[in-house]
Amino acid sequence: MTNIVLSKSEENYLKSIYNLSDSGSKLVTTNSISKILNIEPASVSDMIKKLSKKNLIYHQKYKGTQISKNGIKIALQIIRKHRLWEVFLFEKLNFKWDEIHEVAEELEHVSSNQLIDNLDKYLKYPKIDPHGDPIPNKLGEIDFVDKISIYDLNIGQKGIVSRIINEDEEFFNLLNKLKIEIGTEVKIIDKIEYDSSIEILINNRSVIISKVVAENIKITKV
Amino acid sequence: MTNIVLSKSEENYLKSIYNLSDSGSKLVTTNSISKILNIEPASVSDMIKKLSKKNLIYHQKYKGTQISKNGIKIALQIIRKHRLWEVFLFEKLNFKWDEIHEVAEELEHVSSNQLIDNLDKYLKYPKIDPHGDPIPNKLGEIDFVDKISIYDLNIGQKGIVSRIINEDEEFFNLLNKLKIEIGTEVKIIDKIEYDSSIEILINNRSVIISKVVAENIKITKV
DNA sequence: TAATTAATTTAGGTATGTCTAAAATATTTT
DNA sequence: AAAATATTTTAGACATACCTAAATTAATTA
Repeated sequence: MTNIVLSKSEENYLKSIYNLSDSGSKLVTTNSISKILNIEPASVSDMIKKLSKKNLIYHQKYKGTQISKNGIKIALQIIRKHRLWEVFLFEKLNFKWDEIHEVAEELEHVSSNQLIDNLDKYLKYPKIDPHGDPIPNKLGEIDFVDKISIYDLNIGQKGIVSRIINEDEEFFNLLNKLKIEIGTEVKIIDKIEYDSSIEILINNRSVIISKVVAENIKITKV
Repeated sequence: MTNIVLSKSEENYLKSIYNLSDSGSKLVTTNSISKILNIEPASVSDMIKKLSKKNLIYHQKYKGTQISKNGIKIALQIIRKHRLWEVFLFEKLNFKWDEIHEVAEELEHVSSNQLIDNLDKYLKYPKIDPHGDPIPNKLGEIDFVDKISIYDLNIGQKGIVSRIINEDEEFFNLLNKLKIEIGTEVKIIDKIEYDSSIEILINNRSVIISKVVAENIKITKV
């Protein structure tokens, strides 16, 4: 198996396509890639051609893009690197939750298998990153991801916070204030029709969170 | 103070020019840069123009290149990153002495001051890297470097190994076999005229090392 | 379903960092 | 000091990864 070496750009496209495709299941539009990478659609078209030629994606003109098996494999390795570096930055270097993503974006492109495997060992083979996202192992195997958010629960139901979508500082501060983190138990007290906000119980305190916030906090039902 | 952002290439040139210039004191030739970076002289000329325009180096056509004060400052920060990463790879990730350089070459270009300062703290502000090379601090201050090698000692004199030049695996294996590392005390027993090799005492064992080897082991006289 | 709008692709252009070949300059040898 | 050699620079090309503007195709609306 020849280890293909991709450029930083190619890696970023591949990762984005994987993320947009819902783990490879959906077709991805040129525009969505353009938006997520902040690159003009015309340039995205160029790169799509390039990645297609390398059989990392399949593309039908004007229809959409699908990531190939091989593409998924590579994307998962990039994601593995990204998330392991996030754990390192958070646990060892005392980075804040909202500061890790940007630096991990750079570190993930450092290409040394030895580096990442030793880092994995050093961190004691973590299963999730600080946001709660699962870390693929060396073979690309990855745990199931919770897709249910607080917003999907009904009144009276309980859940444990498992993932937090979004690496924005404001959101981070809000969660801090609310004392919500990975592992926190929440219970739905009420759903406010008027603005779709939700009243929840955290550590015996009741708070109201907006729909957007509720949707960005994924949970495991209890 | 506007923080100039340099490309990976620019950083590599600057670092090489600094290293070739003996900490900024000597003129550097286009050919020497070409050799060390494995890039054609014509391309080096191009980059010299670019770095000159940014006032990181001074250049006189056909004469040579000198690194500027600002250039030195930046070069020292790149070297700082490189050496801190080497310490990390060696001490925390169990990389071998001869494996660290290559990976550090990549890591040194990750551009986050917070990252490098936190790493520095995490490693407890090391003064030297695993080769014995001094690590510049945040302000670019750097310790004096030993320039005397085992080869420069006279019969009967003693020294403590302080730096090892060269990141080659074969050399690494040899030093391992000879039980020579940073901090080892050596004493000159004899200088063999015939091939310029040197007989030295290490831990009460006498061994003979070649001139090249002796020159690549820097020491502090005792 | 025809017209309008939106999405995508193509065509042609730019900066970066490399290259080879040729020209200019400096150094060494005779 | 003239000739030969070595070094450095310039000129012109190329790949990568972007861009804008225009053309093509698909989707939506009237």
